[in-house]
Amino acid sequence: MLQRAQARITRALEAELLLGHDLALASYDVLTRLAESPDRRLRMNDLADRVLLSRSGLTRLVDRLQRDGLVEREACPDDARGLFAVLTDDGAVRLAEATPTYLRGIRAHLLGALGADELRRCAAVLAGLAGPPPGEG
Amino acid sequence: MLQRAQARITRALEAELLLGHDLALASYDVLTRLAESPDRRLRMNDLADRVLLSRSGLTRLVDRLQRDGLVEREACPDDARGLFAVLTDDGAVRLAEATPTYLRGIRAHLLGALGADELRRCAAVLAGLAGPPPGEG
DNA sequence: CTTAGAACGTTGCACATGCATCTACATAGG
DNA sequence: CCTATGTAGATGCATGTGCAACGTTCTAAG
Repeated sequence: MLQRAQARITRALEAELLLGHDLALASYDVLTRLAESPDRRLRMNDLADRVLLSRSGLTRLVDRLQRDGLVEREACPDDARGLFAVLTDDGAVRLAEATPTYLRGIRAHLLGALGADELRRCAAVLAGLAGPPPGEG
Repeated sequence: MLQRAQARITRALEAELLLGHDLALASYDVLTRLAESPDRRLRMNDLADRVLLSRSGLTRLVDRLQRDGLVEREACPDDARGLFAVLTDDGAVRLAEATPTYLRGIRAHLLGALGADELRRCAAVLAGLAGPPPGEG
């Protein structure tokens, strides 16, 4: 249930971001992680973990983002093996433009895909899995 | 938040099903939909909708499932354009074997990825989006 | 210093997927 | 009957992804 709802939402978001901002969802995710990191930069490895993408997947994705000027690679002074992925100004702008679309999409599609009722049931399921709240019972 | 948690769970589930039962998550989903349908069969088109896969994607996936003997195609008597995808006995067995893995995985990874606390917060977020329950307030 | 092993990121390959297109069949209008 | 339009699935192509393997660099042990 959660599975399918999420798949629907993901695909809708993907389409909207792509259409409106020429950004894949994975790209949006990468830009977000970079934006919220100190100096807008992250080691490729760390980024791969946060973005839930394999190393190779990230390599290619950053290739594309770099080609589009949204991200740059910088050598890591401490470790010659390492590379930083750095959010460019253009990248920050694109991200800022896309964020409202993203947030609106989450809200709209979450409600649209499930309906308030199912949403409540999902909430109940999650709450049940989590166990009773600590300050109660 | 939900996004990334779900991605993590999906990938973990995918890996476990693949390793333990040689079933991709998409395949598991297809088998499930067929199993819960009357006569264990569904038109390709209907199946594609329920499984959240494009038509072409489903064509290929059913190709693979058919190759592995888990599903068969049957002509549709009413409409010569149409095809049924039918769950075979082998398919039903594989599905039955995989289901415990799936359910255990959902529970384990949902809790593992988020922790009871975050889970409660997610539940609260969903509940908030859904609005107040009808029988209250 | 030298060597062995680990870690970081990239690349070759295989594969699943979507979009656009195609064919076959169905349905409506003449 | 014949034609036009729509629908069900399949296929060509491009793309994004992961796994395994590779080269480079770091770290530890001698």
